[in-house]
Amino acid sequence: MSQEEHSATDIPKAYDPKGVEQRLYRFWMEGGYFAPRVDPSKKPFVIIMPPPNVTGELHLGHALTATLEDIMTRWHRMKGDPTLWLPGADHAGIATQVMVERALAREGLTRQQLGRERFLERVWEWVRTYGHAIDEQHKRLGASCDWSRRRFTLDEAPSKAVRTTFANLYRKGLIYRGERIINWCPRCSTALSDLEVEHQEEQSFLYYIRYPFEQGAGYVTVATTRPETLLGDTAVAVNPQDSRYKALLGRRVLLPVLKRPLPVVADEAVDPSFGTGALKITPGHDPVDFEVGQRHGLPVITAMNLDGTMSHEAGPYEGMDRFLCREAILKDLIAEGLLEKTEPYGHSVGHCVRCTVAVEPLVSKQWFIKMDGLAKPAIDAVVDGRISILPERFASAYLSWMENIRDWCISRQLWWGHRIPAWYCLHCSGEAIRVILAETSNTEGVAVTTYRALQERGLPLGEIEAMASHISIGLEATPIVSTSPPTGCPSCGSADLLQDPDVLDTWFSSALWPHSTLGWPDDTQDLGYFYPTSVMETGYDILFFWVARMIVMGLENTGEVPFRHVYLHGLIRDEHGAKMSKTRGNVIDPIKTIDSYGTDALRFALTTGNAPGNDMRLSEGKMGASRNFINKVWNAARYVLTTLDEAKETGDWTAPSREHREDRWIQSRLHRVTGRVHHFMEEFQFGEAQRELHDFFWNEFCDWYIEMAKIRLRSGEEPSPMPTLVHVLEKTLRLMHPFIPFVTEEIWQSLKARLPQENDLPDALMIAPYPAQDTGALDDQVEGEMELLMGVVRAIRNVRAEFKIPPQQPMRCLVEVSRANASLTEEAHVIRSLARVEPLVFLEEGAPRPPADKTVTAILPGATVLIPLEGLVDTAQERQRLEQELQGCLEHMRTLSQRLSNTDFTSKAPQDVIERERERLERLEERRGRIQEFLAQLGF
RNA sequence: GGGCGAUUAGCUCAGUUGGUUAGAGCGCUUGCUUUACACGCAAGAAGUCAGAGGUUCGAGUCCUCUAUCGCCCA
Repeated sequence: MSQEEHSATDIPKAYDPKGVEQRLYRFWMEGGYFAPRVDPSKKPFVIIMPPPNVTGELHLGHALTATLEDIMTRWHRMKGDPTLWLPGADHAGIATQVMVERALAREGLTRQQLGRERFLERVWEWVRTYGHAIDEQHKRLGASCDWSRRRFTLDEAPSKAVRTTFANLYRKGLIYRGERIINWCPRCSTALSDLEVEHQEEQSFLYYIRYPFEQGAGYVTVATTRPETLLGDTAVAVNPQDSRYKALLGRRVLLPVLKRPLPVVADEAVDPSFGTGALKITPGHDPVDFEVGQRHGLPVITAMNLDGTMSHEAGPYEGMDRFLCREAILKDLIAEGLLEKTEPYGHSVGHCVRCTVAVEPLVSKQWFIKMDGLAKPAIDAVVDGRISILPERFASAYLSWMENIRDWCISRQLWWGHRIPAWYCLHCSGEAIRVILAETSNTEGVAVTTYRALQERGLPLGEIEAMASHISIGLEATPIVSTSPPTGCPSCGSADLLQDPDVLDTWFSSALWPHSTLGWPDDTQDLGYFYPTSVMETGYDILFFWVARMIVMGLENTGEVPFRHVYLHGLIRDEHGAKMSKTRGNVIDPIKTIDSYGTDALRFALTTGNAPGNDMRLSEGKMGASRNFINKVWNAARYVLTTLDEAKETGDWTAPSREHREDRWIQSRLHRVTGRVHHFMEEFQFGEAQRELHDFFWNEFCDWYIEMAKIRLRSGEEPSPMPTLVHVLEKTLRLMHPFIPFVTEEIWQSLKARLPQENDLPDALMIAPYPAQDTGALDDQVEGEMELLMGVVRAIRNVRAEFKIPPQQPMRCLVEVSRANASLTEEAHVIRSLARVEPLVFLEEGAPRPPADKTVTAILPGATVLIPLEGLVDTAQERQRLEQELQGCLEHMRTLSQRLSNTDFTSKAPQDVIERERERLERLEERRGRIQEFLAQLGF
């Protein structure tokens, strides 16, 4: 770093982050400080960054994550731990694919027109162009992560981890293909896992529909919220205990509109109190009905296409959109006199978490992971404490989710992602591979054919894929699962293999992230040294999506937990408590915030005054307050630096003397705070740690120590406060650096340039050792002495303000002080200066006082301040004030003496508490005595 | 339906083994160009810690119930 000219006028009055941040980030990068220094003898500190979406823009959630992780990372690095913070990005299957599809749409293209390969080229092109935007934004935040180890989920190494995991689990029988009812997003045109469905309460209707008996007059009425699904009905069910319907069992009813005969079955799952107690059963379109159907061997009819239109099973409604079909069916039911009634009904409807379209439960062939066996070790790891979850309350949420876990649908009908490493032999399984032809493929009205049929027409694989809008692989096909493309079919040797068209859920690769980023399945040096990692820090909203699955897969793949601590932060809301969203227009852009307030201010605002796991509101006001604090730090440093320039000499600032009372005091306070900061950091209470530092810096160092140092410097009094000024500033910069790295580094560099070179300081604050508490510096006595001094100054200032004495006008002041507190007399010049009193006279106990009716009195613990204010004193008012004080004092004494005379208290409370209460009562008694004396002097 | 969280000064929030007369920032009132800082200084006002009950020598903190708001799971 170039040494800059430094004179008072060169340091701007206000901190300007713009001129500082990017320069310092470059300086840190060039220093190579972000990469860990591997030392086999030391235990490393490791955080793997939750990978943001490559398509993503940095939002406040990312900013909070990055700030918290950077705080931990910088703290551990300064503590001397080999520290790795590994960044990365996630390919975000649906989100990215949708984004590129949207770009294609502007050119009038669809991905089907482009074909799989060319489409993927387009996505990669997009990723290469824009995929690093979020990295650059993380750099603006000061993130000290090791960019040389950055990983992308689709990089070769993590992809290999995905294929290996899939193959291992398949081999163990933990991954299977099945035809089950899944959540289908008609807009994204893919299956979703249960977690990707968001339930919303909707006001809708319950429709009562009559199903006539097949034979004889009469009907049974069923209630449903989704009349359009009746087209897929294959039964009507009632509860076997329901006496109303006993006679119905064994009869058949006719499905309205389609006139299909349906059996009436009895099933325990039917709730007799819902609607009429008779339910229509639609196994193809409802998860509960699907299970009922399985129990009774009912056929599954899929009345809907994958795009949300009605299928050929819907008869006259074929091709109609599902919601329009509902209207049409209701109309027809009314016409036939089969709609008995309609009542308003609130129920929850699943929506796609990505695109908010209502999901459709559909029966479909998908890949699943069998979770119950895998969940057990993941439950144990949290129960036995190998993994701790903070705040603790989330551990119970984790456990109850894990204990009731359901199989995970991992296949997605997308192109962008990790393609499933399963192949099918066209020779052995060609009959099972059905090709749904695209409308454009000109196949003379044929919509579905088999792969074998097309092959027999002499079409090559690539061409068939291009013709297909969808390839459906029957469950009878035998998958060949392999981590690399197989060369031939293991049973027939044919090289004609078709890879499964689906890709894996993005969260599948995310689940491997803590070990796949470090090189697993290869036995790399990084994996051996950095795994298991130390902390997983992320928002509580992805505890199940991600954290839980990482624990499962980490244990399955490596036999070890992926991390020791899970630290979950809350969500950031706007100042009214609303979630930030683009549609609401209340999104705060972190980069814009950095532009106007500075990175340090944003970081401070995000992480101060907030408890772990709690949601927080962010407002302009909070950001402004943080900026003010940063500026305060800047200006205190500005003062120290300019006086350092003038002083020419620093003295021994590394180990300053504690000869002077003020120096002894601030050093004691510094180490008190240092201890507390350590404690809070270890407990992940970053907000509290920062509050300690904020309060110490502003309320003690700035408001008192610097102000007192000015007096000494002006008078030339020895010893000079310079060494302590520099020492405390330097230590505080170190303490604050993990939180507000830019301003502290900038000041520290200027400070370093002014200090003698022989001190052998490191090149950067960010690699300087974090201060440790020196208990030898703690000094209760001096802290008490300074309390008294500050109390006296405050009391005098208060009198001045109350009586509206102009600040410049000197006041006479007498201070009566007990012999035990005689040290106060040595601070006379400080009181004179800070309270602007002249002359200041100390009275010994018992010495004659000025006339009480012409004096204002402030009675403090340890001292009494008397300010003669001839002509200004209203004795009645003075009396009232003293009376009030006396009342407060007596009341407090009452509670204390009651407590102390209670034998339960004295026998059960700890000794130090009793002792403290006793001393407190003594002090109050003494104080009461003084108040009464003054009242007596006023003639009462 | 089950679970979790919040409820503390006008506003936003701290308060982690129960132990001073409960703290901060913003806002408010009053005064101030005190040569580090008006993004500041000094002084001040402001709280039945949601309500009710309980445990305890002692409860903002632990337990039970209630109310309001929010979240998660089904």
